[in-house]
Amino acid sequence: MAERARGPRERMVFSAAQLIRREGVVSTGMREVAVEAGAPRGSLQHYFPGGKTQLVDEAVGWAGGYAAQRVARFLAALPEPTPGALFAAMVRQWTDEYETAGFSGGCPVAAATVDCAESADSTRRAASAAFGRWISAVADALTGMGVPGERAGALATLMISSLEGAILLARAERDVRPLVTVARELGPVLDAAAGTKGH
Amino acid sequence: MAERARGPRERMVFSAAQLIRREGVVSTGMREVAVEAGAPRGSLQHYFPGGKTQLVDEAVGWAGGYAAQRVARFLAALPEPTPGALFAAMVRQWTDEYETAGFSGGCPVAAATVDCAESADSTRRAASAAFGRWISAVADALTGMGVPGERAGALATLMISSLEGAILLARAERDVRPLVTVARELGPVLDAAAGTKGH
DNA sequence: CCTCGACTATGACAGCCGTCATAGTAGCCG
DNA sequence: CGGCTACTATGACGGCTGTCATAGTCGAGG
Repeated sequence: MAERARGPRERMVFSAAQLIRREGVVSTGMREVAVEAGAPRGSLQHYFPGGKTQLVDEAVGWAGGYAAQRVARFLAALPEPTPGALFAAMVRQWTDEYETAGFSGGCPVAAATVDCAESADSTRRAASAAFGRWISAVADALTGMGVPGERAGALATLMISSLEGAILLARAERDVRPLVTVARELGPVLDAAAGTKGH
Repeated sequence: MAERARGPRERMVFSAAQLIRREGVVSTGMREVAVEAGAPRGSLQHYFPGGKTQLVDEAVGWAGGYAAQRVARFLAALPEPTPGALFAAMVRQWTDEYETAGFSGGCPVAAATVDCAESADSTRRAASAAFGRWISAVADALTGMGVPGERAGALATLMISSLEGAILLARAERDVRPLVTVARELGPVLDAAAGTKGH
């Protein structure tokens, strides 16, 4: 994750997402975000007059865009673009992080859903939109690989559901096993869907 | 979820799990748990001298046992026990809840993982154990259906990963679509694994 | 009756939280 | 220079949190 030294506002959104990944939304304090971003505390109420909710919503939105962008990057980098290979690349991003940086972080959108789905509807909607962008990006990639349109969305949902769940399991177990298992089991299934070009 | 009027201690653990499902671990207060359980506040420090951590850990453990038990029940109730049918039953539990009671609650073990994996190691271990019991229950059911042993564990991990992820998506979207999608896509795959009795 | 243990009751405490109010600085523009 | 805007700085406030300390109730057993 490139730490681009953009404006302080963007840095705060990024830092919020990073902290939410680790501690969850509720445990992440605004003062903490400011410190992490190297930004003055007073800027929080200036850039985010909507308070913590606005900051969290933007962090979730940022994460959704980031995830969608990553899918496009993976797709472009694949030597042989197949659904299984794309999924393997998505999973590998997480196994790589966990093996090199430890199991400290999960998915910020998942954290926002767990912590805010019932208490803050705007955040829930932001999470829904983030998942939506992510799924769309995957679905688009799948259609580009020959998966029929109506099936692509369903497979994209399956891929992201499995990935999110495996991230959860891996973080609880502190072991990448669930991630590699899911990739290994689902890969051939996904490729078959592209091969038959129909169900 | 039968509200058995057991001892106050058990009621508090149950209420804690219920509240964690909705609000997450951090947002769930101890006073709130006592009120929900109809138990006196003073009993908290008596029954749970380990504080909130102990209460949360026990709630997570309870949830793990509950999930494992549900798998056994589903298995016994299936007219034709196949992996796909078991998975469909597991998913249906959630679609039923969401359609009749709204999208207010998620999986308490997932919530504990998101909120505590980094901050409270004992809770992380409790979540890992809960997932482990759940996965074992599913894997045992699969082997009983003719899935080879080494494959059963992998498929059980895939099933629970997909289910957890779909729960997350469904709660964010306030729509059961991800749940039914996952069940529909994964069902035939799981049945095929049982049919071929090998990969 | 007395005692002892299990359980309940309640108030206090320190700490952190998000938010607000107020004031201050810096820099561009006229 | 004056003035306006963007941004920063800081202290205070009320509310909620988990935890602790202390005292009270109550029933069984000697």
